[in-house]
Amino acid sequence: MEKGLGIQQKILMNIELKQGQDLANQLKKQLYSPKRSVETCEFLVTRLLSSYEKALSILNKGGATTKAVVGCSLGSPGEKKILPPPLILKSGAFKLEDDPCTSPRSEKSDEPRKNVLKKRKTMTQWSEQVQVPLGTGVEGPLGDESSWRKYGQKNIFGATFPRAYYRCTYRNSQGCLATKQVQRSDESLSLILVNYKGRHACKKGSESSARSASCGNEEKRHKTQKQNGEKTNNFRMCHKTEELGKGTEVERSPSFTFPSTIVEFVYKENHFYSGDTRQNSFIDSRYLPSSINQETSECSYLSLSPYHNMNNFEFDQSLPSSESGLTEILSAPNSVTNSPIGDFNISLDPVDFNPNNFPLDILEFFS
DNA sequence: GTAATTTGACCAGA
DNA sequence: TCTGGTCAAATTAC
Repeated sequence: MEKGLGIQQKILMNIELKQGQDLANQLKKQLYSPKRSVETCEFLVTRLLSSYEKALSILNKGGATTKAVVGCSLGSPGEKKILPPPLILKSGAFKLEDDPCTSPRSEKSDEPRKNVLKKRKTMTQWSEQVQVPLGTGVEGPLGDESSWRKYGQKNIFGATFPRAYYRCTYRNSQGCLATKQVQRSDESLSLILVNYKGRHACKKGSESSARSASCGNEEKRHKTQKQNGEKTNNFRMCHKTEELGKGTEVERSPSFTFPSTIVEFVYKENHFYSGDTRQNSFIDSRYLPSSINQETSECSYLSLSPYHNMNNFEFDQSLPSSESGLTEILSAPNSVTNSPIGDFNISLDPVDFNPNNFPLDILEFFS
């Protein structure tokens, strides 16, 4: 069933199906409750149907959606591709890695642009995909420590939301041609899809640290948030792959922020711990979606919609151990939790998605 | 003043 | 011809 579905689709499917299950359970409770109300039952049924419709939609679109929306390398571990790092030219063109001295095309070069675009189109892509929840500062670097500069935005045919194009801030100064595309998912409005292309060649971008790196934009953004009286919250789950293959390089640790206090989960040695090291709350790896493992190179974020329970995910009992000893980080907003982190049982009141409920920055971003 | 973002236009590929 | 990706001038923010 899941053949052809990318990790993103799996996650979305898990979310929707589990939510459907949850809603069904709630409905069941309602039915046997002396205080049941027709309105509540109707609401639950509506939500239930909606969830399954979404799940079916995702299923029907299958891998094609993955490819179309988030790129080719987002697939399940079994279908991952080993892709070479992109050749990053200052000009924006990609070139062979064994030709590092190729002179970059100047912005106003006479070199036919079509040649550049041709190379870019035909080159093997290396990419990462990230999913992030709504309520985050998507317009920024999305929390990864790299500095991103937006260079374009397009309305994508068939997609509700526009796609924003970012490239490394140090593109000109250091010839870093890492880019990323950010787009809100049509399938689940709580998701924002981020597709990374190209490896950072800049110093800033390559100096990744899972713990806390920050660069200009990030700092600036946090500063702004602080000025606005906001607190910062992170939810991030990063899983690496061999495809990047470069071990530590995976630790790009993209993240994102949204208003709230920080609750961070750190993945170490098969277990997730609350990022609050004082408590060091343990989170069993079973509570991770099966699609999140270390055999894929994508650095993916689980997303939580305002009405998604963390336990909505279908968890796998056999999350591979971290041989690299790398720390992967999963953080979640405690603003949407009202139950202990340790058992990962975050219950949320079901709330229909309402764009008006989302933080201003998100709405502005997609406006 | 500098850097980042927005947005319409251009181009290549399908 | 349509669509996605990028450019670059204009605009905005710092």
